[in-house]
Order: sequence, then structure tokens, then C-alpha cells
Amino acid sequence: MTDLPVINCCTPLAGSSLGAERAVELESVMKALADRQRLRIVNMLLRAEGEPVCVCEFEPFLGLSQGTVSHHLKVLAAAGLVERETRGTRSYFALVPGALDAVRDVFATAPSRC
Amino acid sequence: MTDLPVINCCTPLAGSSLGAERAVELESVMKALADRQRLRIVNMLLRAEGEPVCVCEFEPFLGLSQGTVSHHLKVLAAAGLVERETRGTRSYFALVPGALDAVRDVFATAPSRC
DNA sequence: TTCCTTCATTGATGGCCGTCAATGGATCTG
DNA sequence: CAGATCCATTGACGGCCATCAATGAAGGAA
Repeated sequence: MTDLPVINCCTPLAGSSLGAERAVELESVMKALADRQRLRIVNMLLRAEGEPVCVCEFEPFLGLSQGTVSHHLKVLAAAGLVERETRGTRSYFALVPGALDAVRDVFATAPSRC
Repeated sequence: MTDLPVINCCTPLAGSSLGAERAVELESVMKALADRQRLRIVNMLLRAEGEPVCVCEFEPFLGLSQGTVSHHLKVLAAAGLVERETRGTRSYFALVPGALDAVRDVFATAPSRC
């Protein structure tokens, strides 16, 4: 699985024509966010305000098996939305700064202010 | 298929804990946007600046069969993102005003300004 | 009415996705 | 070393989804 580039800022959906290639890029990021469990993970990370969160904290919160939680985190990482950091035997995840802002800007209807 | 309520504004992903029920709501809207063809449809509608667009215009642009285009428009309508308007034998679609803004606000990392 | 156009719906098909149990690897502890 | 803990990966299963061809429904034109 190859990591995806973080979405370019300043290229909102409005404005210019969305080419087929770029539609595929955008689609993969949106797919990563189109899952209830991953939305809750992102929510937890947002509330952590940049502080890395241990994998073992997601599991009881989501009520999923450990393997499934690991799967969801991998999907978010592949989309460029979160980063992994290993400390000893544990893994911590944090939001990639600006990644969500880029997603938000895609849906700006007014001209981008970048 | 029951229509979904338009996403509430002023309830961004940051801030409070994302309950399982609301995660499901958000998921369905994100799923509607997590498809390359539907992203191109939204892009066309954004560039139309509120003007309704005939179904027959999407088909050559997307390069899909007529039935598939109709399917995608139905998904977007069920998510509350677009509205259908019938004129004679033709159907026109337009963005629901504010729907995309609501999606954008969900991913606001700074406190909402509503 | 009869024909044509436009669109929605149905049924079928292939592929992708979320989930779990089980396994394996890596690290820490005793 | 042995055992325990944490996590990633694998394989399997069930379900959902995008797509098409075919059909149906509704409106306009002759």
C-alpha cells in the first residue's frame, strides 16, 4: 500500500474542473474518512489537541478487536491523515498537522483564502 | 431509502466527543462524497454556481451508463447534498445551499464561528 | 393514438471493505 | 533465558457497492 500525498491546499472543489485523476486522489482520502470508527478515531485525536494517543486507548473506546483497530489506523495513515510513533512496545498516533484543514478547504464554496 | 437530515452546523468533529449514533450519520454523508464520480458531479454543480444541471449533461462528462449516473444522483440526493427538479421529461439537479458548508465545518479544527 | 426521448428502477455480477480469530514479531520484565 | 504485553499481519467470511444491460414509466411530438 503506497502512501498518498497530503491533499494540496488551494485546490478546492469549486473553481476549476475536477479531472478524473484528481477525483481518484480525493476519493481515497474521503474513503478513509467515510467510516464511523475512523471518524471516532479522528474525533479522539482532535480532542487530544495534537498529543499522540496510544492504540490501547482506542480499543476500549471503539469496542472493536485489536486487529480491527490496527486496520483502521493503517487506513488513516495511508491517507496521510495520521502519523504513527513507536515508543517501546507501544504505538502512538497523532493527526498530521494541516491534513484536516486541507480536507475542509476542498469543500469551501467561497474562493479559497490561501 | 430514507432521506438523511442535513448535517447540523455548529457540531464540528473537534470539541466534543463523537457519539456512536452521530458517527453513523456523519459516515453516511461522507460515504456519499467518497466516490470519484460523485465528486465530479459535485464539482460540476459547484461550477454551475447554483444553476440546475440536466442529467443528460452528466452522462457524457462522466462516461458512465445512464442508469449508473441516475444511481449516483440518487445517492447524493439521499445524503441531502443535491435536489432534484423535474421539467417535462428531463431532470435537473442542483446543490442544496449550505450543505457543503456544513460538511466543511465538520472538519474545522478551530472553534466554529457560527 | 403511436412513437420517441428522457430518466428511474431492477436484477445480476464482480470487487472491495469491515470484522474477527489466530498468528507472528518486537519489546520489556523477571 | 522464559514469560508477558502490545501491536501488525494474515486468512476467512459476510455484506455492501459500483457498474451495466434491460425494463418500465412519464412526457412531448407527430
